[in-house]
Amino acid sequence: MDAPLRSPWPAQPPPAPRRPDTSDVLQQIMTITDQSLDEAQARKHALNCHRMKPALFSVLCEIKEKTVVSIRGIQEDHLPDAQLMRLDNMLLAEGMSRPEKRGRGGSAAVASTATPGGCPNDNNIEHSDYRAKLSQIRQIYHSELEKYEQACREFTTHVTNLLREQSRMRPVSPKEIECMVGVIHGKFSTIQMQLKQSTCEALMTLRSRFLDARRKRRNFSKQATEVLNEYFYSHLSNPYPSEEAKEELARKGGITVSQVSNWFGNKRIRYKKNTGKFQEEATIYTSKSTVDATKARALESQGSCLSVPSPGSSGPFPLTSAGDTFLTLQTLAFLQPSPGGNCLQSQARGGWQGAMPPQSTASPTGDPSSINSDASN
DNA sequence: TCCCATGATTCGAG
DNA sequence: CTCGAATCATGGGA
Repeated sequence: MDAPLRSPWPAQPPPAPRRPDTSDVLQQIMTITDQSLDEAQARKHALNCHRMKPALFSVLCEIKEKTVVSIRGIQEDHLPDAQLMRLDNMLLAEGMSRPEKRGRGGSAAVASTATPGGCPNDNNIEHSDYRAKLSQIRQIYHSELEKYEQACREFTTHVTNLLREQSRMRPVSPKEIECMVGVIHGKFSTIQMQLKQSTCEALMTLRSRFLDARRKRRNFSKQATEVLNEYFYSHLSNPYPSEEAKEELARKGGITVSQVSNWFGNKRIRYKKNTGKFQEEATIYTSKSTVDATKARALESQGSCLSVPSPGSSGPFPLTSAGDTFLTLQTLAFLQPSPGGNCLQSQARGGWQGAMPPQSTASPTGDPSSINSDASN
């Protein structure tokens, strides 16, 4: 077994200050890759048995220690990652943090948005479509994440084993292994960040598409417009539907409460700006509502005062043109049944139009009597 | 293609 | 929070 050690490689000039034995060992290490496996095994064994091996090993250990320390020093400062935190926060907000749990962004946030038109079914379709896509993204994200994590685990185990194996031949301290594991995790977390980033991008795209669709205005259905207009013109003295009234109108028109609010906001301002333009419309609805109100009053028996957009008549609106009863808006306002007498305090027209803050006056908002706020006590 | 109607959004005030 | 007001953006008719 001495043979390989005794036959040095002539091409390599021995370093002057070193002892020849050390030089030999080093040379052998350097050329170990040039040999066949069997040869290398034999040489490995020879090296292990060499009398200089422990000394050389300890020197290498010392050098290694210094190297590792410097490597660690370099690695320390790549830690806090604001971007990763942002991505994580966004994924968390979008309900991506857990595999298949209905996240906040998936249902709740979407459900609270207004519908894109007077068709509630469209709304449901869009929501389910959105949820399906969200779920798809979540699924892909988690499956990829799992893959990366598994790969990371496997690779880490592999490298750790390799290093442990090598530690028998060269100095590999636990610290170094730990450091290497850290490097591997760092690399994989970079990949994970890319995954998170693309997931976020996908979410943004989905979201913007959905919001674009939502923003796409669709006119309300005829029924919705009628319901709203009837209420508006029959409550012209105080066109501020209470929360209950809004809900009722929303239900009847097949739209959301926020759409009702939007509609009334728009209507009030536009009516005020150009009352003349709405005269014809007002006439139509007031005559209509007068008939309805009369009917309703005739029919009402229990305390619930059925005002014009009678909540009881959930069916199609009786298109009683009833002749073009030419009622002015003032007459209409005074026609509103108001036993309590407190619903006309806004003096028909001009009341709410005169910059009257609705909350502070007879706004039905505070009136618990729901949709018939004008008519009930 | 233009123009008006209209639903939605934004912003500041209260 | 709701409101008025201004504005945006789209639908739909001429």
